[in-house]
Amino acid sequence: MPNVKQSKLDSLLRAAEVSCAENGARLTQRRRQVLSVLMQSSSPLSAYEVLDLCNRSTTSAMPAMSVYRILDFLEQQLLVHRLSTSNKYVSCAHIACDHKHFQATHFLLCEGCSAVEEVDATEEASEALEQMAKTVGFKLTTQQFELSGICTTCQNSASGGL
Amino acid sequence: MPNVKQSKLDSLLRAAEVSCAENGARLTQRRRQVLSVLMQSSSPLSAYEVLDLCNRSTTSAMPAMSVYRILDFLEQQLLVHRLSTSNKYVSCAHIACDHKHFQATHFLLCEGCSAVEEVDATEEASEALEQMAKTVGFKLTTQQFELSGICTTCQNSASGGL
DNA sequence: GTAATAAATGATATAATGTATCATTCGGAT
DNA sequence: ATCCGAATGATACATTATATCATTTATTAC
Repeated sequence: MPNVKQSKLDSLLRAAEVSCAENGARLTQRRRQVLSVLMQSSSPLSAYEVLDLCNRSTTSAMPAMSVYRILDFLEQQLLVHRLSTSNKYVSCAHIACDHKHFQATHFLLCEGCSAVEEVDATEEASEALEQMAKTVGFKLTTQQFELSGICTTCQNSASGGL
Repeated sequence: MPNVKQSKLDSLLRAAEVSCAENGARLTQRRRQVLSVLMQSSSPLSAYEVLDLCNRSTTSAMPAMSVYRILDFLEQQLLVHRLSTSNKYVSCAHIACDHKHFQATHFLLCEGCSAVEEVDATEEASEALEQMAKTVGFKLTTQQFELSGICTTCQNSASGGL
């Protein structure tokens, strides 16, 4: 179930390539393959899920080691995000636009269909969390939050995303 | 580095025992041992860290399987919480008091010393998060949040908790 | 173009973590 | 004491992740 059309995928990959170049890095074939798999997935994937999908489409088998290395690389490039609650990966929602990760990012994870929404923190939310932490003397540093819930589609379909 | 005094530990364990009994469950020796290890730790522990600590103190070795089973049990009894970002466990901060987990719970994780503060969500925070989710049609279900930051002690010691 | 260098990948082994399954023991009820 | 179910022990195995070194690929200098 591809999440994006082919034309969209191509332009995303091109944008990713440019983004890498700007950082003096290269989007190699392997890296492109991994990123492409994540872009086409409607839900976060574990390293081994990525691996399986990669090895389904090509003849030359990719070693697990490479997937881990490449996921690390793509994460550093901010092309993919790692969800620490599930230890899975999603491609960044802002690859093609000029969005910068200034605010904290919230990932909304649908318990029905596993879809992910990547949204910027609102002022109110950041304020409220900061304030709450302050009551016990904590100074927050988190820039990434992962929240579970039910997406619009699944709320309406009652079946929970089947 | 025990987090609690012996007398305090004893009373916590007794409270846990009562709590289990109220649910028709038993706090066996093994379960008590695991819970005790977590109560004495100043930071969250992974399943295998718990295992190692258990096997350090006793002669009869505990199998890994038991630790997983017991952690599941203790979590169901709300005596310990599982931190999904790190996949580690902490003993509940409210075992001895009559606190109920009505509000969502926030765990503040210190990046310096790994200490954890367990606090109830404020109205403001819950509101703000809910509101934020609503903008993309999400209905939140999360009752547990994990935030990183720096605790008071580490803010003052600059060394980061060493 | 070619050699030298660094980056990326391949390949293999192994560590760490988590689960499935069945046997055994322990506690409480009859 | 006997029965029954809960809890634990024990073993095997599945999954996930990392360490290490060899090989290939790309880039730079010449």
